[in-house]
Amino acid sequence: MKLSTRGQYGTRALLDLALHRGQRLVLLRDIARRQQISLQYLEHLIAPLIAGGILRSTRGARGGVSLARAPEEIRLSEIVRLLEGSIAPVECIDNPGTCTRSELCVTRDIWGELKQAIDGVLESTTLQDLVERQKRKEGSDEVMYYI
Amino acid sequence: MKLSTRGQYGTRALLDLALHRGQRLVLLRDIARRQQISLQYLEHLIAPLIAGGILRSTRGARGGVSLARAPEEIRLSEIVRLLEGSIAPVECIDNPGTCTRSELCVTRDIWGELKQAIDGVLESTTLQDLVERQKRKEGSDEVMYYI
DNA sequence: GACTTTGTTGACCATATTAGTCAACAAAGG
DNA sequence: CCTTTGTTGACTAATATGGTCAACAAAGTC
Repeated sequence: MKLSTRGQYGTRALLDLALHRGQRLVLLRDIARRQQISLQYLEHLIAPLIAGGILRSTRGARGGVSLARAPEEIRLSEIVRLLEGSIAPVECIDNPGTCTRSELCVTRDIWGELKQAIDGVLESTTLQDLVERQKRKEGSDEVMYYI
Repeated sequence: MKLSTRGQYGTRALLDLALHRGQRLVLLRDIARRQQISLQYLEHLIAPLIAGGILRSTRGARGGVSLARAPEEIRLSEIVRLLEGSIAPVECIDNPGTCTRSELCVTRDIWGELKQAIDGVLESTTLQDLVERQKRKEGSDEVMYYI
């Protein structure tokens, strides 16, 4: 039940991008540096996000990437689905045909509920939520300093 | 975010065992046959369950395995933890030290919430719950037949 | 038009994990 | 003893993971 680095890094990269929304275009190189991800690996994570309509990019000098939509409109469920594939914990949730016992299988029902629970969290969290949490966290740090 | 066959098969095997609680000992061979799991693979899944105190076994002729506790006392969270290891979707939830950014990382916070959601389902479901679901399901099937 | 910068894509690779199998062994009963 | 059943460790094929390398494409810059 692990998230791979694709989902982790991809989410971090998009949050980074959401936090730098003032600038027109952000360089992959800068995201990679700030998020401590190898540039060449990040490039491969970017591709499905562009294909999925979450990111926009411009090549060449003064190029870069930016969010294709407002952070409020980008849900974690979408990011994870694009980078990791289905969220279902077992194959037979999405494709009942892969297992002959699907219909009467109660363990399958439970894995379905597990998927619902996971989906509930990922579906209800947007990039903007992460941005606000981040600001709150940094803000409370400052308060700590000044007390 | 996939459950491996270890968790899936192990859960099925234990449910099978809970459904055959009348008998004193159940043969691994029979569980394997009914659940369509290779006996030799099942043997390897059984070992951690015995070590974890969920199963009891007796070797030799007229031997077999049985639940070490009542099905009401066996939670899915325990089964999954024994067979798959930690439930946390990312390493840094269990071991914050593995990532230097743990403290200020908001994506980590979300993965923590994800873990809570997963844990909520697995912790609140016991083998007995599965047994009752199974009986209800087979029961409603019979009704279907007789109508 | 050449050159530089930046993103895009495909090929490749090392390692780890998964999902098993094979075979020797241990204990319990007959 | 012999059979039955669980226990354990070694091994393996296939796949997934987590990258790197290198060629390429497009957009500016001079």
